[in-house]
Amino acid sequence: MANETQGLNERAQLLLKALIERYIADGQPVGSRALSKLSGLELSPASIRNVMADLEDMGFIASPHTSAGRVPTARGYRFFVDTLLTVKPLDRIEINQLEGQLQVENTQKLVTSASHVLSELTRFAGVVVTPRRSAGFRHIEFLKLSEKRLLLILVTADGDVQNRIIQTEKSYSPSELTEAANILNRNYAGCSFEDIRRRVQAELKQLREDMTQLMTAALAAGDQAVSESAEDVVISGEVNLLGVDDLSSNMNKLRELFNLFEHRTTLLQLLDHSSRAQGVQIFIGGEAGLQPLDECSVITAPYEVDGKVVGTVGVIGPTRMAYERVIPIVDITAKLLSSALAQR
Amino acid sequence: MANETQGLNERAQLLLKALIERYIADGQPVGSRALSKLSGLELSPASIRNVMADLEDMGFIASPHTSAGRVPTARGYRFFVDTLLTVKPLDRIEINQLEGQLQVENTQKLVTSASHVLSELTRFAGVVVTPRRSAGFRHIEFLKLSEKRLLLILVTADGDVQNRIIQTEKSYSPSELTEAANILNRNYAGCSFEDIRRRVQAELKQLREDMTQLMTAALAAGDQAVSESAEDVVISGEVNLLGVDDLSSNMNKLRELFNLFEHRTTLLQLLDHSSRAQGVQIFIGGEAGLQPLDECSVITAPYEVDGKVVGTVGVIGPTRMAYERVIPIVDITAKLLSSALAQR
DNA sequence: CATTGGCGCTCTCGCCGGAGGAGTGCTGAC
DNA sequence: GTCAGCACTCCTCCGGCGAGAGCGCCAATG
Repeated sequence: MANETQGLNERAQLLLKALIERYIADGQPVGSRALSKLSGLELSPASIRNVMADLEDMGFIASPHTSAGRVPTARGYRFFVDTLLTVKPLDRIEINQLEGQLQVENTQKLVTSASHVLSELTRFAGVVVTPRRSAGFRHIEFLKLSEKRLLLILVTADGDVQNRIIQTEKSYSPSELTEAANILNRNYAGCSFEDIRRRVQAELKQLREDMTQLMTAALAAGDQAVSESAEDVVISGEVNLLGVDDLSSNMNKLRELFNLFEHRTTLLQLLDHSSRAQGVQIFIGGEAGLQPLDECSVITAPYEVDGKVVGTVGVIGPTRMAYERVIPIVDITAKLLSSALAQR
Repeated sequence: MANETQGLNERAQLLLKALIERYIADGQPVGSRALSKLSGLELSPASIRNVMADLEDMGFIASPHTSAGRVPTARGYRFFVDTLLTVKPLDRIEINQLEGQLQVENTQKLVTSASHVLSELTRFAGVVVTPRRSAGFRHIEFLKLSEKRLLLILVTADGDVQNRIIQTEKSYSPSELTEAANILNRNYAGCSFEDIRRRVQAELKQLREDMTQLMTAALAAGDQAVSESAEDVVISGEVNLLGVDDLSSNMNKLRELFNLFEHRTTLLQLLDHSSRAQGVQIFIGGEAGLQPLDECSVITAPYEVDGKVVGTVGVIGPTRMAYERVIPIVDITAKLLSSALAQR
C-alpha cells in the first residue's frame, strides 16, 4: 500500500487529477472517453469507467445525471488542492507587475489597491481585511469646534489619522486644551491606550479635576476610534462574479452571494478565522460554513507587520477556479502587502 | 384645442396614464381589454384600440410583438412624469423614520447612510455625490514621521480632517514645524487656499527661505487634499438591482450596469450635471447618454449648504419604477441631508 | 484477474408541430 | 365617433421524437 493515499491508488489519483483539471478548464462534465485520451495512461474508456465508479463511491466526483460525464465534488476539490495540485509560483515579471499596481501612499490606498489587484488578476472578487491598528498612539490634538464640542485628532503609531467629535460638560479654553494635549503627547507617546489608561489612573490625582475629565474623554474616544475602525473588509471586483457562468446561471445563488458581500461582519468572521492559521488557506464550497458560498471557494492568506498577523487578503470565486494560479497570487499579494506596510 | 397638450387630447392622456400605471404595477404588457376596464372611461376595447394605435404612432407606447399588449416607451415615461404624474408627498411619519436613519456623526457617515437609506426605501440603488468641500481651512498641524517625511493634518472649515504625507528636502526641527503651523493658523484660519496662496505670495518674503518651502508644500498638499477628495460617489444597494426582474432577465445589460458602477467617474459626470439644475431631475432610459442605463431611470436631487449646491443624491432603478414614490423620497432625502449638513 | 470491446439502457437537449390564448387591425353597422 | 365581430398573427406551452453522450454490465481475453 505504499502508493496509496486515503485509499486512492496512484492510477485513481492520476485520473482524478486529470478529470478535475479538465473540468476546471472547460466546465463540462468529463466522460470516460475524453478522460482516456487526455490522462496519458494507456487505458480504454471501459477501464476508466471502473475507476470513475470507485471515485464516485468515495465521494470525490459525481454525475449531474445518468449520462453526463462526472464533475468534482467539494471533497474532490479538497483532495485535489491538498495532495494533487502543483502550484507554479509566479515568475519575477508578474510579481513586479503586481507590485507596481500597489499604491503605497497610505494604508487606505494600499489596502484598496491590493484588493483591486487581486480581483483584476484573478477576475474574481478580491477581499482585504484592513490592518488591525497597533494600538499605540503618537500624537493627540484637541481642537475647539464650538463651546462644548471638541474635535479630537489622533495620530496612531502607524501614521494613520483618526478624528472624533466629543461633547464636553464644561467649556475649555484653548490653553487648557493645549496643555492637556501636551501632557499626553509628552508622557505617553508610543504607549497603547490600555497602558495609558492604567498609568493615568495612578498619576491622574495630581491633575486638576476638569483636566481629568478631558483626559478620560479623550482616552475613551481614542479607544473607540481604534476599536471601531479596527477591522473592516474591502471588497472589489464583485462584478467579475457576474461574468462567471458557474454562478451567474442561477440568479438566486448570485443574489445570496451579493447579499453576503453587503453583510461585512459575516464575511469578516470567516476571514478572521483564517488569520489564525499561517500561509494560504482554502475554503471549498460549504466548508466555510456559509450557505451562500456553497458554490464558491475562498482562498486567503494572512499578512503581517513585524512578524505579527494584522489582516487577511483573499479571493472569492467559484469552486471551479484555476487554483494553481489563484493560490500563488493570493500568497504573493499577502507578502507584498506585508513588506509595503513594513516600510511605513 | 384647450384640452390638448403636445397633440394629445384628454382621453388619450387618461388612457396613457392608466396604461403606464398598470404596467408599472405588474410589468405585463397592457391590452385594450384590460385598459377598458381599469381606465374608468366607458369605452369598449375596440375604441381603446384606436387610441392606442395613435399613441403608438406618436411613439409613446410600443408593442413587444404583434399580439402582446403595449408597453410604455422612454418617450411615454417622459410624458408621464412630466405632465401626468401626481406625486403624493411622504407623510410626516415616513419623513421622521427617514430622518432617524441618517447618521449625523460625521460627513462620511452622513453620506453613506443617506445612500443606504435611499436604497433601502426604494429597493433600488442609492447614490450620493459627496459634498464639495468648502475650501476654507481651520487648523493645520505638522507632525514629523521620520527625517524627511512629514504628516500634514488639515482640519477644514466644515470640521473634516484630512491628512497627507509630504516629503521635504531638508529636515525640520519640531519647533520649526510648530512655528510654521502657528503662522498659518494664526494668520490664515478661515481663508480658502487660494486666498492663502495669494496673500502668502506677498508676505512670504519676510520669512526664512526654508520656511517658505514648507509653507508652499503645505499649501500644495492642502490644495490637493481638497481637490482630490472633492468629489466621490457613494453607491449602495446595487444588490437590489439583481432582484429587479426587468434588469436581471438579461445578464449582459446587468453586467454593463455594474461595470458602470465601478467606473465612478462616468457616473459622477452624470450626477454632476444634475447638480446644476435645481430640484428633482429625472433621466429616463438613454436620456442620460449612457448606454448601460438605457433600461434604467435615474432620479436625482441636489443638496446644499448655505444655499450653495454641494452635491447630489439619487436613485438608479429600472425605467419601470414607481416614480410617484421614488421622486418624493429622493427629494426629501436631499432636503434632510442639506439640513443635517447645515448643523455641523 | 485486470483489461477491454460490445451492447443495451438512460438521460439530456434540440427540434418540430399543434393547441391554446391573448390581442390586434379592420370592417361594416348604428 | 363608437362598437361588435371576425380573421389574423404571434407567443407560449407541451408532447413526442431522434440524436448524442455516457454509463453499467458482461463476457471474452491474455
